[in-house]
Amino acid sequence: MKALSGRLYERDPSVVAEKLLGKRLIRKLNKEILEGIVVETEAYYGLDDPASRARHGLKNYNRLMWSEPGRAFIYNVHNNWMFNIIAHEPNEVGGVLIRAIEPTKGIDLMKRNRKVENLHDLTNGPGKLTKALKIDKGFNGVFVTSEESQIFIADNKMKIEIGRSHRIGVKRDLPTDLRFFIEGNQFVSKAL
DNA sequence: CGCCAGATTGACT
DNA sequence: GTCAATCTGGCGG
Repeated sequence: MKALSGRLYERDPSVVAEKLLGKRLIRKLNKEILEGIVVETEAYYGLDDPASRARHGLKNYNRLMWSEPGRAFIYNVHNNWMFNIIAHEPNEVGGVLIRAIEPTKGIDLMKRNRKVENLHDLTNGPGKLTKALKIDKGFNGVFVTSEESQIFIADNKMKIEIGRSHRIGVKRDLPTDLRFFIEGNQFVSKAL
């Protein structure tokens, strides 16, 4: 298992959001491995994106949106941690929100972390998966391109069909479809 | 400093 | 379907 390099994230957020589908998200927790397949993502941009954390310009709390592609950007919404990976072309701003994963390893521990038994309810939402994988603000800024980070993305040979839709839960969305998911997968947050 | 909104979730009128 | 919990940061709504 090898973390994918930062080059993957040096592209437009939409391209990265699509490329992350089917990849493995790996979380080392003490001696245990928690792992899942990325099945749903959303792309966020900079000042021109009314739903982006970067929309108000560079602030201390959102400065990671301007930083090196491949870093984690984590922040809180309604008491839930959102896990994003910074992704943009040089001198641009943007990131990708991981909205859902399909659990593959460490499922019992995920169930304990979430305090739920139902497999399909374990990681089918952005706040759910961070709780299952014990990801919080402490990981803000780490590089998911390094296995040392204890959170990283690895490749996966998988044939998938990709679906698109508007972003979920945002007040003001852009006219483009910026949510990507694996068609037919049972672990996406919402069937539309 | 107080109030409000938000890339959500879970419980329930 | 409706709605409140509860954290973080913006802004003076």
